Amino acid sequence: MSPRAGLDTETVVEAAAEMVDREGLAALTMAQLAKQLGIRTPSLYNHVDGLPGLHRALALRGLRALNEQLTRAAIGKMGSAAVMALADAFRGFIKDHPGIYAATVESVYLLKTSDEELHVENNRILDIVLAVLAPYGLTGEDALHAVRGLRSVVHGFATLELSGGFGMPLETDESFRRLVQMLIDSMGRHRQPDAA
Amino acid sequence: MSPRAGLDTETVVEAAAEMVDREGLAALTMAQLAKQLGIRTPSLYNHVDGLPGLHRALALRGLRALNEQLTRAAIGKMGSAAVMALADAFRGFIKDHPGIYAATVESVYLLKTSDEELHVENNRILDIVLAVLAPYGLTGEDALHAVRGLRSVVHGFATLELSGGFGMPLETDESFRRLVQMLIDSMGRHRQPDAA
DNA sequence: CTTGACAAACTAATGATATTAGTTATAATA
DNA sequence: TATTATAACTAATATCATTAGTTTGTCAAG
Repeated sequence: MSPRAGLDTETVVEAAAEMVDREGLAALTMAQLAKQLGIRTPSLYNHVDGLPGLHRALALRGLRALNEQLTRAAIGKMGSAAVMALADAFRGFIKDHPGIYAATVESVYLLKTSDEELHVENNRILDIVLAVLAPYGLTGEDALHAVRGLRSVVHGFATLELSGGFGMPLETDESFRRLVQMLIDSMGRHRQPDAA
Repeated sequence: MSPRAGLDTETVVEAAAEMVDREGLAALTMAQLAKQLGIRTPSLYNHVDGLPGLHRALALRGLRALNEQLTRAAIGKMGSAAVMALADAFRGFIKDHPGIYAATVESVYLLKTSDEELHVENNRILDIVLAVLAPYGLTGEDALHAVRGLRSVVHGFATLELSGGFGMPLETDESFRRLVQMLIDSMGRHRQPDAA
């Protein structure tokens, strides 16, 4: 199916994924990636649509992986345990895959260009969070405000943590737990008693 | 003091600041900045220490401006009003100066290299937040966890807002207000009744 | 087994970028 | 007025992304 028994898109994106999680999204260059793969730079264009295309591919890949992680974390749990597990999984993903996560955040601007695949993955994530929050009885706008809150908390905490923004010698796990618990308590109070 | 009646560092950094807030930190190049100022690229090196030096200068400038904004917002207020005003001012700064704020976040890695000026500004911000949180009676680690929480919430919300991550047609001001209020309620409950 | 076609990988070239070294020229000062 | 400091310059190197056009290996059809 493929002459020269050479590379394919999957292999290229995989190598790029390792590179961005190791050295950051900004360190990903076509030149370095080509060197890593043992080919000349222009050959990469046979597999990916330039640097922008590579970023998009990383974002899509990241959103799919994130969906998988979040699903796995939320399954079989309910109420506060589910929310905490979801938050932990999200934070874990960001810390384990900082470059890929950065690509997913960056890719948000593509949602305005009707990129169907990206839309699907983003909506999937929204649905997971909504499902986990459902037992709290939040409906309509209340639910959406809550989703934004959770998203902001996890994104903000994890990215600051990554950048090294928490200088103080203080347990970050505990800081995070308290913050998420606060959100959980707030939701439980606003409507129904906590289901777990 | 300066031959050729030419530029000085202040003017260069000022032009860079406008550029990054208009087009993003990544769009700041020595070439474009030089063009904007009407000089050749290498001439910039007479005023700033390359692109890294420019980024650092933007970060320092940003932290100082942020300090000013936060101080102005917190002064003359107390308790929940002070916290809300602080959060609003912080979010406002990020939205008004996205490029400069990005430079301040990026600059955190320099704190490991004993950059005294950056340290001073960062500590100033920490002190402001601690002062505003003081009426809640949080002490020691409790106070630091609270600071991290507030920082995460504001940073997370504002950066997601900027990137366009809140797709839903839902009032962002209201989302933010609820999130910060939740933090305020949590602190008030944890120790003393709200002072305002 | 040969041949033709597809496509991966290549070379060559262009234009943008940052940076350094060394030169020119101007404004302040002695 | 002459000196000096230095802003701005030219020239050069190295890296980057990207496009155009060429080579060549692999697979499949004859």
